[in-house]
Amino acid sequence: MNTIIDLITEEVKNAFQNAGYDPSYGRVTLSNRPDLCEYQCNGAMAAAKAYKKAPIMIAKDVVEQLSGSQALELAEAVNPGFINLKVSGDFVAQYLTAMRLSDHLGVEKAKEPKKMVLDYGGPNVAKPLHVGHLRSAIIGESIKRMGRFLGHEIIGDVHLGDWGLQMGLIITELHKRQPELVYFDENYQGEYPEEAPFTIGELEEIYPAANAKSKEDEAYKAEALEATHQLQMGNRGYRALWRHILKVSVTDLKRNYANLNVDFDLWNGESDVQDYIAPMVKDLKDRGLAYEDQGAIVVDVKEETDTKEVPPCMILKSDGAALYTTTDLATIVERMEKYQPDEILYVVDKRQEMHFVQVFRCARKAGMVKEDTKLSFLGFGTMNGKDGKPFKTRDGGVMRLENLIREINEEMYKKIVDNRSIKEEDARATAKIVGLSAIKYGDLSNQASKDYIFDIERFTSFEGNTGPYILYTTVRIKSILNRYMEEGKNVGDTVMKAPVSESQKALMLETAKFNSVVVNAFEEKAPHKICSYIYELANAFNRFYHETKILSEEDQKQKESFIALLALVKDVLEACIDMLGFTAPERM
RNA sequence: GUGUUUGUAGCUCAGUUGGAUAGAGCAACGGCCUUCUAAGCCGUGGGUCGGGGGUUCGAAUCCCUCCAAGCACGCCA
Repeated sequence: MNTIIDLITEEVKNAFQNAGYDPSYGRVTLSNRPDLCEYQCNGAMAAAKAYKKAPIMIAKDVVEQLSGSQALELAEAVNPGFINLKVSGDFVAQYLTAMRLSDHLGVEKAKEPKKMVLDYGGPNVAKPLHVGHLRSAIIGESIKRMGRFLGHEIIGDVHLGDWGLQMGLIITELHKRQPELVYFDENYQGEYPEEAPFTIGELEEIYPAANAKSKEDEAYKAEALEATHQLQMGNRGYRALWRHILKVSVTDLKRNYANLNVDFDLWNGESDVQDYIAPMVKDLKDRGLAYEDQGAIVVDVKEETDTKEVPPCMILKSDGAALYTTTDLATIVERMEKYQPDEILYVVDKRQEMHFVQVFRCARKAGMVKEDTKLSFLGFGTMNGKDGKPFKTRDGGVMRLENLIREINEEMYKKIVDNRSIKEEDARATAKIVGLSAIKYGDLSNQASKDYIFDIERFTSFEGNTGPYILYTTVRIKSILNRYMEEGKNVGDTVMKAPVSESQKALMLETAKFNSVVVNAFEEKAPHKICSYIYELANAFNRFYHETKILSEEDQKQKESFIALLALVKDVLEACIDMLGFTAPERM
């Protein structure tokens, strides 16, 4: 379906043309003066120069052409040259009816679906998820869902950090603690045990311990570097151990991400591209792109238009080991080979921007991607505490994601029990659903690129622009629809009638924005636009709800029309929250 | 130092890509429940859009400059 604004623009463009002006001036926008009109066109003012004519004269000419329009209830020219527009009630009603009858709430699936690899999540194995991982997961998941809603093919890859010094550190520490383990016996030829010699809890303790030691003890660090090297070279025992680490971690990570309603198609990691690295480096060297500098292998990625120094992209360290950059480049090669995506999008902390600038330039320079393959970077800001500094636990440590979620759910539970009489287990279940909305909406309602303040109290509030408020509104609608159905009636595809009140028309116009909002939000990779939209929609509904008796409406046709509208609003809200990555409960 | 991002109400944030009187929420104050969830709705107060200059019919938005804060600047990821 065309957006409602396109339909009106079409009319206004024709009017410009019929009045003898260039139709391109007929662009219509949402009104910024809702007290005066619903839509507006400012094209007359832009056209004034070209035609050397007063803008108000042009506006009047255009308005005259619009007088016969079925869609418009009002078209007037206002000084200095605004064209103010209101659509007719029948027009909106028809539009919404079409929206209900369409199989996708009036959103067209992309005519040329794009294939996108979405790189988000980015956890490290053997380390617990902490709040720093939250944003990537939440934002990435939302973009994935928006893209899919629009019919694109999105491949989400968690891209594990599973192949670096951290693995060597763990192996070294394990060696110290349990030297008797068969993995460290160089002469061992048999099969290794299936059971890992550690639990996730132990693993999570081992890594930070090893990391701390390596910073104080040079010899220890050297051992870890050597273990890393051995692992990469294929040491049997180390590989077996590494597989254990991976398996134990991934099991735990999957559980954590499932709690966040975040789901990946691929559980690939840095280790998966090992076989791509050597040929890639050789190729870069053979073609003269990579050269040795201070012992390391680098590729120049400077460009003339740079306003600052862009350092060369380092491919191999002076000890010959691979780095972050290396695996990222190799991953691009792998993804192009396996999926031929139109775009690869990284959802990572904005502090990594320079790194990706280097990687992207190197990939392009080396022809690793096609000319029209987009490599893009969505950098998000830091999640801060109420003091404006990076979010920490009360005693200043890094907050584990699990604990954060538990805290939110607890807060939510208290609020639910305070306000409603409800069974313990139901309250717990509802708290979990609403708690997730609080976290996700709290994050996504901010522009991704900015830092934001994570305020548990504010996010879990049922008042204002919060997830719980959106869910509350949705549940209210569900409740009415359920009662209607209890009367033995179906919420069928009833034809919607023209609005009978200002608040109803406002609600209908808000609902009609859905398709344009989704398209725009995905284009700009801006989930916060979905948030502000549903906040407005929820407000519009609550105003309408307050002054309209729906179930006790005596005119049956009118009642059916209200119900049809409610059903549509509910579908739109649910489609939106699904794109944000959470769901609504039945009651709350 | 260089580059980059940000600066909007007491607090947290929007601002439809240059339009009319800069909007919400929280907090404060006042009103509305025998009637579909009051976790709601309606209203009041609150602003030199960091400062200054410029571009034009018109600037929170574009350009210049200054101020303040965050972040990044080759062998971590």
